Amino acid sequence: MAKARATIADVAREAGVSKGLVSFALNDRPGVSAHTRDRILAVAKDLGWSPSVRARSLSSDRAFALGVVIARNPEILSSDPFFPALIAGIETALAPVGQALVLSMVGDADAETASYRQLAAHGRVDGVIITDLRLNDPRLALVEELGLAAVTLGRPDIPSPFPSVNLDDAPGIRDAVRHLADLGHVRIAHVAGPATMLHGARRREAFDAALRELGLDAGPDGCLVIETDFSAADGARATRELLALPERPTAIVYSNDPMAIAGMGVAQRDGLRVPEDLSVTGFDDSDVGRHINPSLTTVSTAAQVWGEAAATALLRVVSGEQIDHIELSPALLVVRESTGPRPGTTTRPPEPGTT
Amino acid sequence: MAKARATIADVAREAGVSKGLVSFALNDRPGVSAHTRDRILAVAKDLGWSPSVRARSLSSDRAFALGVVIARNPEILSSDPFFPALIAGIETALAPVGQALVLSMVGDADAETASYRQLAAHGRVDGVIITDLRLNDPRLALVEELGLAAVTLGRPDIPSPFPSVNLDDAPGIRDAVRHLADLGHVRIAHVAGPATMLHGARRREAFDAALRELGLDAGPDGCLVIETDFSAADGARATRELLALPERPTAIVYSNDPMAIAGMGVAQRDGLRVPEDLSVTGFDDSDVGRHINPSLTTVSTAAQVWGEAAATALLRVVSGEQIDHIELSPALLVVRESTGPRPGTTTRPPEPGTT
DNA sequence: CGGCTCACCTGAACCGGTTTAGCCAAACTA
DNA sequence: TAGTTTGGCTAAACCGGTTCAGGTGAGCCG
Repeated sequence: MAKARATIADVAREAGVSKGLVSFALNDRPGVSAHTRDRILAVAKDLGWSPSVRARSLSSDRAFALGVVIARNPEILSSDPFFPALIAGIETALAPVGQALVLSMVGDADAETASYRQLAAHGRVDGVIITDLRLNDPRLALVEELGLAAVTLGRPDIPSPFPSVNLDDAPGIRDAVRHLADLGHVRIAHVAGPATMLHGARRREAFDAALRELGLDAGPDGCLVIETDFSAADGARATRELLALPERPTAIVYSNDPMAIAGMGVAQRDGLRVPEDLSVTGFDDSDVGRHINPSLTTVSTAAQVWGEAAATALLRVVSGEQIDHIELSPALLVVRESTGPRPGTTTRPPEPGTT
Repeated sequence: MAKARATIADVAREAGVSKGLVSFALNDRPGVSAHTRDRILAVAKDLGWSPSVRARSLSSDRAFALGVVIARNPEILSSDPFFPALIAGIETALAPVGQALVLSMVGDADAETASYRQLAAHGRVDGVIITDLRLNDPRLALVEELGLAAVTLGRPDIPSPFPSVNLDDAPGIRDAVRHLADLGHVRIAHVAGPATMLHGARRREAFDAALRELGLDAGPDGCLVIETDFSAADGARATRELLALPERPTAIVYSNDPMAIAGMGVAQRDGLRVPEDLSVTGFDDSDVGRHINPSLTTVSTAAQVWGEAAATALLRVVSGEQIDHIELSPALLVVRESTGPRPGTTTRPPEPGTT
């Protein structure tokens, strides 16, 4: 019944060579004649032998697995469409080459550090994909100290020993702002992610830059930017604050879709119509955003492509290759129904003197 | 610089005993005097030694890791709040005991099978948590054939060699239907998940049963149930079909939140107000559902608790324990704003639930 | 006192690969 | 022709644990 798995010794015996030579043939290293190699591989195939990852791990000091540590409140994570897509992308790169993905989801920074340490100490993975970069991210030093290979999703703000796989958020935000400006909006607000998270900060910078570029940055109340923790709840809170302003914005650029959707909810609750009274844009192009009413104008990031590119790059790093930073095509604006002309522009002439 | 990791041999030498005895002490097996064990453990601690997972894997034929294979379209997955919470729960059970989670996300059934096979063949995991049970699920036989331990999330419809960790959907659906009936609704429809997926089918059954129980099942058009693939897009499609009926339902019970949210979008687009003209309930209690307008009446499943319970149970199975089926407290209805009295009735609406 | 049991411990085999030192014969160099 | 290189291969050590057949000595029994 229980046919024992073939081992390298079985293959060696059957092929009439030594264990070592089978190993050489398998990893096609020089020192094996083409003829012998073929014979060995044929026998291996015949016996249905594939090398044991465990034994390989032990002797060659590699894990044949990559790691991802996600440190976010599960509640926030749950509504964010980014990670499932990212992971699906990673998987498409890993599965064909027999590598595995070790995933760790933790709640706070201490657990995050512990998780990286454990992954490294136990030799679970050969490298990690660092997501959700933060300002002055301590993980870069940590991961380097631990001797793990890594790539970062996005370009860190500090010198990094690791290559980055980059998907630029800025063009998406800039296009969103321009789109709104084209529609006549002048008072445009931004509901930003946490300033400590690099993509939150970068989107905000892109927002500021776009306003400046359009000469829209000198609002009477200064900057209309509110920082949040990326949760729908906080997005709703931020929206309430914005709408309570004496001169409320006519358009809001949100840093992710869940917040934008929550924001639309708040606005509608206030009796505002979207987009007639308030235009709204999201970020990440979630499935739900496509089907709400009105459907959400948002910025589409190819999370799956990103994951695949990052995993592929990391595999190359792990195998000793020297790789450069990789730039993917940037995030793109997807215009739907939640954005429209500034209130008054279609029915009334633009108010004079407001800027 | 590179201080080599301590090995069991170092500990043995330092403690003046044999390697074997250190191993015995570590796994506290009989045959080691209490005094010696303490000394060994003290030395181990002193040297900062923890056993190499790789070496342990090889010699003891265990992986010290659990696996989850998720087979869903990433698009559908992205909007589903269930999996991140589930995985976070699994992680809370795994991290403290030094086990790892190997996650695999695949697109189709073939890749799914291949993924289980690879996990088993490579000895990556000791057991798997089987999620998204299907009718007559072929994975039960597959996983058993592969010799993996397993637990299923939910009770399979066929005899299963594995214990199940169960969180009953039915009470949530039943409560939703009763809640709607209490509000005077008579024509209640259901937008179901795929009939091939057990939780889709079970929720539908619960829906049918609740209608029967209330004597509401003899609608003139027969059953108002439409099957979907769980995606927001398909939820929208189903809603359109329901609203196009000559005598349209006044309430719709959706099988998940994204479809309910999409459905509300469709209804509003049709000029219907929610809940004045149409009541809507979801399933899973997503973050976004709490913040849209109107907020979504839904059924809350403790996915995180479920994940933790499943992982804990599987760890016990892996360690040879014989465990029974585990029943968690069932899904609960959370009443919010998207449900109201049947159009035309004068019943006072119940207090909307907070949270 | 000899033989027995039993608790405690050692030594070595083993898991299934990788890697290195070294052997041998053929080919090349001078 | 003798000496050196080189391609092809083997044997054995090694990775860091687990496991098991025995060895040792103390305590007990008759």
